Amino acid sequence: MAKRYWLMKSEPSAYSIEDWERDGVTAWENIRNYTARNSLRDDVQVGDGVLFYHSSADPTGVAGAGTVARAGYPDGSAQRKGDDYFDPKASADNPIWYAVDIKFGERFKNVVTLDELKKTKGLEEMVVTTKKGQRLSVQPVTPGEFEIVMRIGKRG
DNA sequence: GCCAACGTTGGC
DNA sequence: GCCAACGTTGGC
Repeated sequence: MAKRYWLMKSEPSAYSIEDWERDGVTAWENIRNYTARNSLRDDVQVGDGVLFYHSSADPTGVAGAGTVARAGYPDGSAQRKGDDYFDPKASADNPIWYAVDIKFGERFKNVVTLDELKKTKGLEEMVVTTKKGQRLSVQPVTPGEFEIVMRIGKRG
């Protein structure tokens, strides 16, 4: 399978790029959306590129990047009674929800803001800049889009 | 299976 | 806090 690229969103008040930098590898869990779940379960593979996006932040945008360290596995939080993300329908036989592990790569000196993404040529079709699908917490990114965002991020 | 009501996300 | 854009739920 060719390497793919993803954009994963987090509210920095819940989990920020600083947290990721400190943790190195973190479990990307608590995703409770079927479209995103399907990506995590079926498509995200070890070595894939990850753009880390801060939502509901100031500024909002891509804060850094990394790679997938572990492909989809059952999200334990769905099966833990009392967990905020507990789902009574989830079980060992039928986990329903999936997680992946992601490995920190770099933190951009300056966040590549959503505003900048929208203005950048070549990113017109990037999911996060379009109305359709913009809310998805795990989004596919094309190799070209990934490269452009990385270039802007490295430029600082 | 349709569709209205309701809930959530997230930019602004 | 508002609201657009969905996703989910549940009555029928």
